[in-house]
Amino acid sequence: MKNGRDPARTRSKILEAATCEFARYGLGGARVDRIAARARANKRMLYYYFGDKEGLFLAALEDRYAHIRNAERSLELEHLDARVAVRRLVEFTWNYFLDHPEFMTLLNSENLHKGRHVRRSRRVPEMHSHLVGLLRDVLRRGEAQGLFRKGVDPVQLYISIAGEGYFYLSNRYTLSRIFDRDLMAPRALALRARHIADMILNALRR
Amino acid sequence: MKNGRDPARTRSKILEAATCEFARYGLGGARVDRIAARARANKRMLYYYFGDKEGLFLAALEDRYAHIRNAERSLELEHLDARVAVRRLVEFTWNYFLDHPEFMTLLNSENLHKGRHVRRSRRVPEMHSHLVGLLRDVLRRGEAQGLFRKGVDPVQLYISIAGEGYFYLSNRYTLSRIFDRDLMAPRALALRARHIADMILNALRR
Amino acid sequence: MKNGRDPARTRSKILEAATCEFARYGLGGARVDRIAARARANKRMLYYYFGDKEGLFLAALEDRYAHIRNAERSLELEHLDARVAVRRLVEFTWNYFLDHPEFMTLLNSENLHKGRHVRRSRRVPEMHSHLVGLLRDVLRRGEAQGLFRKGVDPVQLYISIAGEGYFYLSNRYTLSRIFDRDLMAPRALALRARHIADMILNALRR
Amino acid sequence: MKNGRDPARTRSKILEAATCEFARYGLGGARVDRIAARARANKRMLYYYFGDKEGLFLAALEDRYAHIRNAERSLELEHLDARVAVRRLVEFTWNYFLDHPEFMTLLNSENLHKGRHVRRSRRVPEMHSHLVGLLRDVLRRGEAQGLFRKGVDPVQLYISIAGEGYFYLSNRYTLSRIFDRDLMAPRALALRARHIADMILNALRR
DNA sequence: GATGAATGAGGGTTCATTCAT
DNA sequence: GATGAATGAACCCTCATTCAT
Repeated sequence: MKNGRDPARTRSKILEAATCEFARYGLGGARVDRIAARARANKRMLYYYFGDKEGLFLAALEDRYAHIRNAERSLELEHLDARVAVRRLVEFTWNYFLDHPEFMTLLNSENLHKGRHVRRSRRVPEMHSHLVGLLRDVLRRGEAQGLFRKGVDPVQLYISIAGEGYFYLSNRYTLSRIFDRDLMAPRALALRARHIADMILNALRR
Repeated sequence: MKNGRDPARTRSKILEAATCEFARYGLGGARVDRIAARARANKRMLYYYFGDKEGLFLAALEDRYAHIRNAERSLELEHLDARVAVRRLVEFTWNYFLDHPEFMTLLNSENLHKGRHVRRSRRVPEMHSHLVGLLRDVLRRGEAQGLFRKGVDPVQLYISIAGEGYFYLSNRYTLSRIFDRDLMAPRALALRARHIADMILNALRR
Repeated sequence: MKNGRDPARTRSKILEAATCEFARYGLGGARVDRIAARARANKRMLYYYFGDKEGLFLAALEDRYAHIRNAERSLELEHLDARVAVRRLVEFTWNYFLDHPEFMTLLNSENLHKGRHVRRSRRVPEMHSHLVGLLRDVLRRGEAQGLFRKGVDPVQLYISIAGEGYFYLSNRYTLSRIFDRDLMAPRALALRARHIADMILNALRR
Repeated sequence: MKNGRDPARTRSKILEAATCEFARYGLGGARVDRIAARARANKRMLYYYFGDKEGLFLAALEDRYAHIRNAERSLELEHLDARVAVRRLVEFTWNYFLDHPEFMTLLNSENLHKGRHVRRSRRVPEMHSHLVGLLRDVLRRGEAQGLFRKGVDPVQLYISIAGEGYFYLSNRYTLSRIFDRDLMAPRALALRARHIADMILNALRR
């Protein structure tokens, strides 16, 4: 069964398999053979399209960054009331991490390697220019309405919003163990979602 | 000059070297040879004392958990005013992650492996029974004084406090890149510390 | 811009690129991809014209043999005085190796492979029938004039003439290192040229 | 059948096997697996003792240089009559190349790689300081006796002596083919030995 | 004639681990 | 308790070659 001549499909299947593998085992633990097998592609094609393992890792990372930022953009926060916008971003971010744990492990791997790959990427910074401006605007509107306290930096806020969910979900195994609770039980997840929204919105109050 | 016959010292040097190596490269990326070299110990000794690489990893993890919890205990939060206690814990947690980045990468590794090692550990959960009770008490006192809002779960709060610093510091490389800011510049660190304290304390307000 | 449909040119560009590659890396070290890239040709064309890598190697070798023998022929030794003819051949051979180091490495590769390719070639022996006869004639004339000693075999002489330059130039890197001299410095080259001429002509004296 | 614990023997068996392999296939064509198999050693040991393939190549090269120079030294040319000394060196050099073709292919490989390994070696140049002085002395004595012509450089002479045999033997396959003669037939070898001696000694005559 | 995509065998190297002393 | 030597599986990557168009 030779792989039919569909370059775009071959490439995307490799990328998908790689994302899965890197997410599960990290960059160092990922196995090129497994990626090729899962993609039902010849190992050689991986190098044909992505250069080497690290090139493939960067491609996967860029792809996942593009994915979350695209999803974020479709929230259309610019047209919403400031408090609604923040709440919506908080909920979206929580749900995104919940539904895409592979993104968190990819980021952990990249940071373990001191951002070596993302530093070389031109695409990644480009994707984020929009986000900060958008959040700044939301904060400004909230301040103008007298709802939000002043002086909140949009980057700091974003990191807080993401951090609330990220730490909980990324470290779910150790946290579940040390606190002797199943943090992934449906009820626990619902409670955390509510807790985060409460924390962020209360923290922004005047 | 062979390593003098000082078993305890040999063991602790291996543990220290291992912590350093695991923190830097992750469990998968860590190299037994490098650990032995850095500890100036024979590789065989590593197996003698810790069984295998994973046993060594668990030992390092337990050691680091013990370290942070001990440091935390010396804060003596039980004798402080509720707001002061929270602020002190927030600051401590931030500073601990800042000063001990190896702890974060260790935790990331352990979670990448789905908590496989910590699950087998009896010591780890024991160390944490104290922490939750302590925080619950602080929250209760704050509520009683009318300073804190009701219904805040101590575990959720702790995860929020830790998450605010953890995400920022653990993902410093990617975040610095996507937001085009040096998050580790002294000024940036000071701003983050203040931001976190503001967020947490505001979020707890009635 | 595809490679214009000029078959002869495509073929000769591949041959040229291959000669360069084989000379630089040897048969084993040569890379088919690099040859194709340097020739700006599709890799498939290489197989189309030359069968396989070894066919290409033989073609390059034959081409280079043809080149040196043609150049040699234009010396027109048959019309010269015996001593002048020998001197001229000596100088030519030295200069040819000096100007065409790729020929030496090609020969080294072929001999490393025990002459496997040249053995299959019909063209190569044909090219050399002339050379021996020519040299024999020169030697005979020199003997007849009482200038050269008797009994010198033309093949042995040719090998001596070539060997004097070949060893020096082919092994220039190791010799420069072991004798702690830059054998390729202009002055060193001039001295060697003179030394060789002296050696050969003195050796032939009666 | 584990390889008994005899480090020195393990090392030397690997070196021997490597010399054989490098001589036969060149640096690029040599296969680490074959070397290990021939040495009946674990492949890993090769890296344990020699670092990598190139380290092993350098070790083999140094070893062979040491071998020829040691053999040369035992000729004790310093105590012989000048003409006898030259003749003896000529014969020795011819016979050495004849008996040790692996040395020639090793040198060819090293020169193909532009002397990359030998350049890093400290041992190699040290081995050769003696040789030039020795030859210079022989030449001087020959001159003083009125037997040798003046102005012959010892390094040039050595290269001529070696070159006479090297080119013939190293290129035996191509030369046999182009001259349509078996250059390795016993009679042919004897004739070449005589030819070389005649050439060198005649060339040195006053 | 010419092309980009695909192949599978095998390249050098490194790994965690264990043996014999 | 401690050591240097040894192991074999598996790692990432590259090779010459061929297929489908």
